[in-house]
Amino acid sequence: MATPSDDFVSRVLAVVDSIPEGRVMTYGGVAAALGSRAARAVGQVMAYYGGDVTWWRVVRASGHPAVDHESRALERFRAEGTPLKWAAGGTFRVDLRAALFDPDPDPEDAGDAAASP
DNA sequence: TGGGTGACTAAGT
DNA sequence: CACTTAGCCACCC
Repeated sequence: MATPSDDFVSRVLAVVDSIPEGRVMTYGGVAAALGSRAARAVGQVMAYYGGDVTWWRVVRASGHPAVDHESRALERFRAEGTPLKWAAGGTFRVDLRAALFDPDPDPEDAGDAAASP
């Protein structure tokens, strides 16, 4: 099979694969980890390789999973124990406040804003 | 070489 | 809180 531009694609897959269970990352966050803002390009990679990566651990900046994939993501989130926030009507979204994973957290700065609710 | 698209984001209504 | 508009980047034909 093809060896599509393994530069950008390979890095995206590596970051997604580095997300631990019960945690999620935003498309922009993955792109930022690569030094780019191509959140859309990340989505393209997921669309093509989503069958071999934990795509459900990658969500939008709002905490919603990829459109038309929420049902699949929900099963994974429930199985992985990812913290979710439920809204009336049955719609849900990932609690980024608790589930957002950062591959390179800054030890500096007393960021209690995300540690003391 | 150029143009169009998309599993997105941020800001405004 | 939900929907709409404009902007950006990488990939495909």
